[in-house]
Amino acid sequence: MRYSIQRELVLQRILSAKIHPTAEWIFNEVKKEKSNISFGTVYRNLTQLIDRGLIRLIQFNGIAHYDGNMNPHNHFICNECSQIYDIEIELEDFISEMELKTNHYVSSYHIKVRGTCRKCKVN
Amino acid sequence: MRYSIQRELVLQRILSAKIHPTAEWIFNEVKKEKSNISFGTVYRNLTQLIDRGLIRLIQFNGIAHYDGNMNPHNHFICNECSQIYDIEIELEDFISEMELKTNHYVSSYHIKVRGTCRKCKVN
DNA sequence: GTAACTGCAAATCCTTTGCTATGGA
DNA sequence: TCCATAGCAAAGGATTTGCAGTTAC
Repeated sequence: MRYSIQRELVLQRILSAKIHPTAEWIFNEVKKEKSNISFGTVYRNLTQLIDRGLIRLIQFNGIAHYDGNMNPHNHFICNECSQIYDIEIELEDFISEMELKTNHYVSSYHIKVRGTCRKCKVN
Repeated sequence: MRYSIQRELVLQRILSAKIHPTAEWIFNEVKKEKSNISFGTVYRNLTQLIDRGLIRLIQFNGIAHYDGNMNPHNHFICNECSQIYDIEIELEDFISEMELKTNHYVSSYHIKVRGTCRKCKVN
């Protein structure tokens, strides 16, 4: 894989983002520093970064978000403000039990929790 | 809500399906009995059935699947054959604990487990 | 030099919507 | 009758792809 400033910028923006950004958000951010970047380039680089294991894809309501936090974790999405929060739930025991019961081999799992976040609960 | 044979057929096919079908699968199945049904009608009816709580929407890899089993349950998807299995995992305790820790209010959750299913493990 | 990468624009895929016609109550 | 629903086809939004030019190594 050859170096490119476009890929570098895409990765940087994801890693420094405080949100779980969409391709569109990333595109607009990178555009600030490299005004002629195209959506094609953003998507191609996102795919490569996922394949290299540097970022992770999570889908919410059918649209793709990208996550630079590669530690195993799960997600909470607020029904009011749509903000996505990382959550830690350890489920190894449940998953092992499920493997035994079903006889499937489990390689990964992901929990999406929905509700009202602490900020929106107050308002 | 007024009766329509199209909605009836859409619901029947989902309820009797052994898979978690996509809109396209449902469309093709209903077409066998009502050859002039359109995609617009299928999608409009799917939305209504979801709103009425008769079926459930689950997204895999960004595409919509529909599930007629309204008992709370989760899903396993096989990386080899893409078949989706229902799985039972009770996580109430973990979710309650998470609510306390994070101070978010949880309305629902869904776990997607990935791996190799028992059939594909053999081959 | 050359293969990976880019920007651009067109294509593709899934889903939604506008419009006029139909049909259930 | 009248309004929910249908079929059709066009629009929409997100993502992918083909191509010709550019650039890292």
